[in-house]
Amino acid sequence: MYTNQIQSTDNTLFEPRICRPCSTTTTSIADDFYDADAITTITTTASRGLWSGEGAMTGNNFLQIDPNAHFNASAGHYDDLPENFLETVSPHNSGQPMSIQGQDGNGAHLASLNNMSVSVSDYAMPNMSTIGVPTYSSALKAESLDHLITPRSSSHLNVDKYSYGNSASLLSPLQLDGRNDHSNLLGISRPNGRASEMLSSLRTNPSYLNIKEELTSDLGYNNDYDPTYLIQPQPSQQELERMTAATPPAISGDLMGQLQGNDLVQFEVATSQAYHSIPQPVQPAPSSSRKRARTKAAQQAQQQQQMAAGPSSNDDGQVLAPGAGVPRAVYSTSDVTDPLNAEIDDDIYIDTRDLCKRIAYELKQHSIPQAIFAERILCRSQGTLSDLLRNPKPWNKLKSGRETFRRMFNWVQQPLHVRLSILDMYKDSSTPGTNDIPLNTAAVMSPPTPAQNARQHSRSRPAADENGISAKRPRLVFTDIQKRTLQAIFKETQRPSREMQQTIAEHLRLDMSTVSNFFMNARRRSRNGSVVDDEPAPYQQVKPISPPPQSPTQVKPRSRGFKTSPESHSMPEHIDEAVAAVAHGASAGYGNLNNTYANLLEMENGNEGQWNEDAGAVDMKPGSSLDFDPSQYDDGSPQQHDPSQEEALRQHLEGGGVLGNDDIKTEVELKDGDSPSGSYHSN
DNA sequence: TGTAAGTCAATATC
DNA sequence: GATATTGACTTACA
Repeated sequence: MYTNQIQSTDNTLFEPRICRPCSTTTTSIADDFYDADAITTITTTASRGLWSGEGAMTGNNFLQIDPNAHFNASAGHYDDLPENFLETVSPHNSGQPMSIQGQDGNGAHLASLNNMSVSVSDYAMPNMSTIGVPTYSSALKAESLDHLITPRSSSHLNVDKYSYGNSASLLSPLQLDGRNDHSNLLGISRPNGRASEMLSSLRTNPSYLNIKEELTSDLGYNNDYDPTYLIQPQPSQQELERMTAATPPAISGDLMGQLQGNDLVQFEVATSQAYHSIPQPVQPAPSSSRKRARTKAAQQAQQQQQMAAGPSSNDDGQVLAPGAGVPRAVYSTSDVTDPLNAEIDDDIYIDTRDLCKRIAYELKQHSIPQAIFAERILCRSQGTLSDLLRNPKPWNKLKSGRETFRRMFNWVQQPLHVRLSILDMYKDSSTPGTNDIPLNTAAVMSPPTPAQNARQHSRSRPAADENGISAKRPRLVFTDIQKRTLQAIFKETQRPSREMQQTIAEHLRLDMSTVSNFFMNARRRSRNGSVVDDEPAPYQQVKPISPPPQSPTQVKPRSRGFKTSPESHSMPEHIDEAVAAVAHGASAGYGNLNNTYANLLEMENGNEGQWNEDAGAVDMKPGSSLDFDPSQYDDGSPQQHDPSQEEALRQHLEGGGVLGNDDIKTEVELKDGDSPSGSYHSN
């Protein structure tokens, strides 16, 4: 797709980073390319496609680049934002007009969005009433939240308590909004209504009123907006107590064991009562655009409720045997009764970058380890969270990955003490002996763990051998030379043909699948590194994410590129040039690429300081590094399949070139302690 | 069938 | 100990 020339206005072909004569037909796009200033001089088609490598720059696109444009190597990377970046973002920045350079060229601008004007339609809520969850407020650990909760006689906002700028009392966008627009106290306009409604529906125990008041204030709106909330008769104290006491254990076997005989029967009945006692949020007729999604969500919710309620009674109202349908309130990423799964409309656009900054700040601010947050809130692993926070994909580019960001968003929308309490209440439920969480609370909001993640369930696990020892395949770690060779090739050919991969695999003594995986991962991760801001669709409203009150703890920018071993730091920057020159001179076949191998091998064997002249390299500079950043070179182009080049490569690699097959093998084998086969770390 | 996307989880690094 | 990196797996889709 990106087999394009990039041409400056003075007809000089634009080349990535390296300044040298340009005579190529294929140009990689460096991250330099994404400088904000420069990009404005580039046709919008290009900017749109750079994200995913899809769609843009197809055909004969020529990018007109202002020769005076400054290409900042660091400008395009999210991690390379200036340290005070967030300080430049006002709480409402996200709602400011956004310049859109659409492919249609209309340059549409999003209207400035008042935070509180976002989507009245958010009131629409799938039938996500909760079941067996009448005791949410008990989850608010009083001992830890006393400092946050003080009795008040009105439900008005306590604007001082969560004043913006106090690091210990972060305002969610809702809170900010509530301060700015007191109409929200009437619930006139309220973002993310569904998640909040779900939360509010959980507050139905004896402390309901107090807690509800606090939460209402904290959220910056008043749940009383819902008429049915007022009209619905509240459970009596007695009923509430019974509901609370009888909240299904639902989760663990040991909890189940605490209930005997009649208790279970009573609990079943109480569950049903509790369910019917919970005020159900109003469900306005969904708009046509979202009808399908809502209907589906409602169906899921209904199914969830039925599952949760279980066959507690048959059609005759007969109570079934205990265990026949024990409600399970185990939330997962697909649990529509989980407030964190609250749906987000299609017409809402979430700035994932802001969201991630906010999340990162929250984690730092409250000393929440990534692993805890990832597992308890997102149902993901720590590594996944880390990666997402550092390399968030734009909302509109996300597919199923939206789920994770949605949970982040819904979590951050909650008031501080709710956010923390969710984490707290999740905390100890899986730790024997430390479970100080009320039984019913644990039952209601038991932590969704990655183990509950459907994906992981389906992930095949190597069977244990006869000795019970897991036959888990150790993880391959590329040797330095393998990695560097692959990186060098990737720089030039993001999509080597299958034949080429086969050749590479043979010469590096790797599995074909390993080579394939490498290029697959490299392409994906290079795209991550070349992120440009996404643009909301015209019909989408930007959901503002309030930035942290202070500049967040800076994430030390790191290269998104491949990690290089200390050894590889002896590689000179010039290898970039040299290798690039090899590929760009590929019109004569892959002889120069062959030199890339040769040079890599030579350097592996201590012949630093020399560079194959054919590759156009210069003297080595010890200490310089090969900081390979695939993002600079990914152009999203399709598999580069040039039979003549591949044949040339093959011939060179297989003995016809400067460095024959045997040569490579010999050289590799001579590399002490660096088997070309890679190494497997035993566990 | 190949690729992209999303992710896990082992491992490396801070 | 917490976070970042990364090889490989699963799923969805064209």
